[in-house]
Amino acid sequence: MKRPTIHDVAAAAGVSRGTVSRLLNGDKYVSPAARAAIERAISETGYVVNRAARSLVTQRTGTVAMVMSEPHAKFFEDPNYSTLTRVAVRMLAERDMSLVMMLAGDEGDRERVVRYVRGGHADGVLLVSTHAGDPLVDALAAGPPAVSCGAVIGRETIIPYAATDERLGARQMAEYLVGQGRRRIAMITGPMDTPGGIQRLEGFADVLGRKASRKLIAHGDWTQASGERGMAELLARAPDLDAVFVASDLMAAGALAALRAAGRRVPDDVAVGGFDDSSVAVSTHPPLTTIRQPLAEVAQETIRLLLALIDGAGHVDPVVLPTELVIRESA
Amino acid sequence: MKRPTIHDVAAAAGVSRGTVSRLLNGDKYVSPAARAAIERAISETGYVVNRAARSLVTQRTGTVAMVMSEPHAKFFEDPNYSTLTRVAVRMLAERDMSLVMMLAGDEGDRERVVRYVRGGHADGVLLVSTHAGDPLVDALAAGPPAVSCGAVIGRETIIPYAATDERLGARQMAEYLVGQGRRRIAMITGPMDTPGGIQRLEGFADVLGRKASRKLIAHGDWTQASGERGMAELLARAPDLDAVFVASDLMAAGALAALRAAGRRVPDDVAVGGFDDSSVAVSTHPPLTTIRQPLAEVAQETIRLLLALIDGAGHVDPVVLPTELVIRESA
DNA sequence: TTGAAAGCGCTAACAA
DNA sequence: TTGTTAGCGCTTTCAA
Repeated sequence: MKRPTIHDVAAAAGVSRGTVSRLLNGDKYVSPAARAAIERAISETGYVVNRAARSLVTQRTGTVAMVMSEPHAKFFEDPNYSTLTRVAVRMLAERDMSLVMMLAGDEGDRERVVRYVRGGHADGVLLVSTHAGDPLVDALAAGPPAVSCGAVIGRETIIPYAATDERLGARQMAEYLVGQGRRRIAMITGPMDTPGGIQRLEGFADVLGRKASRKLIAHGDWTQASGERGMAELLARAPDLDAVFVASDLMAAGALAALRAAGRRVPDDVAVGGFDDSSVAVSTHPPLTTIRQPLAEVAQETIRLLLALIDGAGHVDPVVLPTELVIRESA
Repeated sequence: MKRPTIHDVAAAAGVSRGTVSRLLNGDKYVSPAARAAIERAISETGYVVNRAARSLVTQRTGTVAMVMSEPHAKFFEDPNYSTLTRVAVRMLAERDMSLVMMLAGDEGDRERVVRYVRGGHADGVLLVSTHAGDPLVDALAAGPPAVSCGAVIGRETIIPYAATDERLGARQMAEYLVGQGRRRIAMITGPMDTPGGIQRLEGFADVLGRKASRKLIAHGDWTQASGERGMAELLARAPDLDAVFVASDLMAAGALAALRAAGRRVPDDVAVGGFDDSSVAVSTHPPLTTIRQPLAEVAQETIRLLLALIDGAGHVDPVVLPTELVIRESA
């Protein structure tokens, strides 16, 4: 048996298709009697609206495209993705909208995304971990509203976003380390083309001032191996360091291994501070003192911005949420 | 300016809409001349097919719904999700199909999924980490094809799936521990309503036989905390144990902490084997000897099964792929 | 090999 | 407050 259409519902309720449509779309001009009859007819027939048909006439799709860049190895771990996905799906579902996933890895992917979005298949775009200078951003400019979870470097004024106050988080950690009496504080940063890479270093420098010398800074790529390498490098350059702020927990786990290999005790000889408060933070030995980000709130705000734009808001302001220091044993 | 339609392309190419449509759909009856003219017209106008319109007539949506249950805390970590998502998006994109994400957490979610799918909005359903006895499975039975990434307990013959050979993996670990000369081998399992929980225990029991006494088995819920608790419990019940197989790396990290607290050296006093080969496995101290699952292949096979079914295959066989022992330092 | 034309199911403008 | 009706853009017979 075929799926019932609005026509079947109208027939069963003894009204016209137009009236059923009005009810479906929350129009106020529907009499109580008609309403009751239609609602009964809907549940009797098991009617479900055909989105394709609706979309054909409304020019809306009820769809948001989540576009994931896939940079660094971080992707595989990143709780951002799962949290954001869940929050997005949930919030969209409340409005009967759906989330479609797209990858923007290579040129082919990107072209597909542009075709899809410009082809009118999405009412909005949700960017995630977009690279600085990603051509996709400008290619998308002419289409439906787009927002980013986390700022898009260099496009902060063009793409609205919600994000963690990374710089604040880095400051919190740096201040904590200083407060613990540490004198020679080093840092291992993330990639310098990501907000986390840049801003966590900025926050660190805010606090350390000129003590944050080049000698005490190493760069990683979010992987554990890079944390290990970075730490070894720092140890070679500044053997007298007594603390290190590592821009991610995973890299911090690598740093811990390098310190252990060098025979340094943590936190006695060297204090180690992480960032993210990920699952890794509690599985290392010792567990990491780190910075927690309000991931769920950031996700929520991101979607809120996008929905506002889809609803016609001409402009929305970025949202930046505070981080929190989590003290464990490594510092 | 409005988006060009098939009509504009037809006009620009000097043919009828029907001919353009035939070309678009790979019909063979299109003359080379017409083909060339149409292709030029398409690129000149920047035409993109309107899926809603197409879908209205074909009754196909070009969409697969990925339905995620969200059980245990494991979700947040699970590399399954990210790998599966990427693979699915990529494979579907090749056929110009898209992946929409749905949550099946509570009753409301589930109802929404059923409405969506039975409402004809998806050509196929991809189930992930579905609970044993989840009513969703039967509710979906009447709709479009569904497959699962990982077996659905109790519905193995109804929902085709691709999965890791969990039982084999557990056997590999158990055999390795025995081969290392361990005599009193304990196990911390996952939840006993998940394939990983059940089958990893079965594999363990396959090898240990009656040595796998109840006394040596503790149950966890995939969280690190549960691994720690489980280990403490085992240590209390069987202080003489000299090895433990923990059903996930994250739980194994917890077990490591409990062993450390109890003053046991790893692997000297107690060998620890994990499962998953996740990022946690290399961040613990010592790094975990564990079991690697071919996640990408499993994902790929899952999608292959689904596509076959969507293409009309009446029946497909489940696919089970082998695991691999990864030796590090914990055992 | 091609064109013409009939819908697919729905919304929204208009008339009643 | 309701019914009628004209499309939305596409595929797919059917005839030519």
